[in-house]
Amino acid sequence: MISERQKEIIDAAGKILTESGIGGLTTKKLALEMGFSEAAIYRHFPSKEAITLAMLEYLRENMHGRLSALSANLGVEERFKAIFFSQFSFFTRNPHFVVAVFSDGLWEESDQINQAILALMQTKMAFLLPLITDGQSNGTFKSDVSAEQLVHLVLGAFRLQMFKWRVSGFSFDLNASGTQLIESILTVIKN
Amino acid sequence: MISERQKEIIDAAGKILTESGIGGLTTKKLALEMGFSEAAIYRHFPSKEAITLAMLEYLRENMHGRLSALSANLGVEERFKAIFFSQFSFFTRNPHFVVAVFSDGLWEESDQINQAILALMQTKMAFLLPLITDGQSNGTFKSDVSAEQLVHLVLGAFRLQMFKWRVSGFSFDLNASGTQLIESILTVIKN
DNA sequence: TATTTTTGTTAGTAAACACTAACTAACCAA
DNA sequence: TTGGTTAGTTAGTGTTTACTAACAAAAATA
Repeated sequence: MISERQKEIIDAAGKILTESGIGGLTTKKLALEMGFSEAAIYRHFPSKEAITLAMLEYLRENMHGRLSALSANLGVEERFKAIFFSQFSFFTRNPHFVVAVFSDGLWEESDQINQAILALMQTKMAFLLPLITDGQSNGTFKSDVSAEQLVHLVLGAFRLQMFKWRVSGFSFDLNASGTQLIESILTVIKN
Repeated sequence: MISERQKEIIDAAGKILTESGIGGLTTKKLALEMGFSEAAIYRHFPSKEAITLAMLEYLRENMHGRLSALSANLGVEERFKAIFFSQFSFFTRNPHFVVAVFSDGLWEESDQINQAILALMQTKMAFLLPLITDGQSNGTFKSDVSAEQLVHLVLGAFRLQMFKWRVSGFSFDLNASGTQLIESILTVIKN
């Protein structure tokens, strides 16, 4: 488990990453954001890489927890919506973590970070793919395109939405336009 | 116009970016890749930022040229396919430019670079949006979802495809799986 | 109460960074 | 043949980077 301080540092790192990009995430800025010295950071993390890894791991666990908690008693379409509403709601409350969604740019020389990014994507896939497959079985979703391709369409649209939100400086209501996007997606993939 | 040497440097920069990420693009590596000294780079570009800008501008012009040259005599569906085949073909021949175009969110180094990235996206939009609108008018594409939302779906799927290709280490045939993706998209957005 | 652990401080480190100064050899036009 | 431009070299510059050593105060524990 991570401590309170570690969570604060992870938040600060996410904020800096989202605001200034990867080149902007330095130990100096991190210390400034935390309000204490650079050296103090190393009381809580062994390295800068460990901070990034902890951030990705935290986001994975957080998403897994949220999506696991969603009611399994609803129909396929309602569960589909619930997944994305949970995501849009989380990022509205934590815009500084948007960076994690298109964390492809974090890709560097560290294999560990690469694996953490893949684990994040796979966790989401693990919720979406069986749901789409169920929807195809019971006739809710189209079956003339494979479940994998449908997931690809949905995930791609979601990621692009998050990208646009960030580029706009979080200036529009993500919940509202996210709802519209989900409606459009459903219109297109439903039978 | 850019010189031969400038184009070589742009290619080298793209290669390093794709292999080592944004943090890996240093003047030292650039010089090593070019086979001459760091100082020589500054005979051809005033700064590292200028190299990145020139690369993005080159890619924008290249895409604009390719997509403008596509036959306007074809039907909406054929023109739609032609746009993406041109893109998949270009990146298959130039995989080292994938990162420059698709790991956008994490640059944030300068306003000029951000604007260049947005200009790239908008150039593509300028080809896709009127095409989709045409397709909706003549009944090829669905009209119960707005043209903007359809473009969003299509562009999101395309970008995610490019991301997966890079993450895989360019290990699958982009033209083949790209063709499949376009077929799936068409199945879903056609009337 | 005495001691150990925790969490912060200041003041550094070597390495890496983008970039520059001074110089040189090859080419090219007058 | 002279003189300027081009494109490369070596050897640096100051700055920033991630990270560390030595120390201090307070809190937890014995």
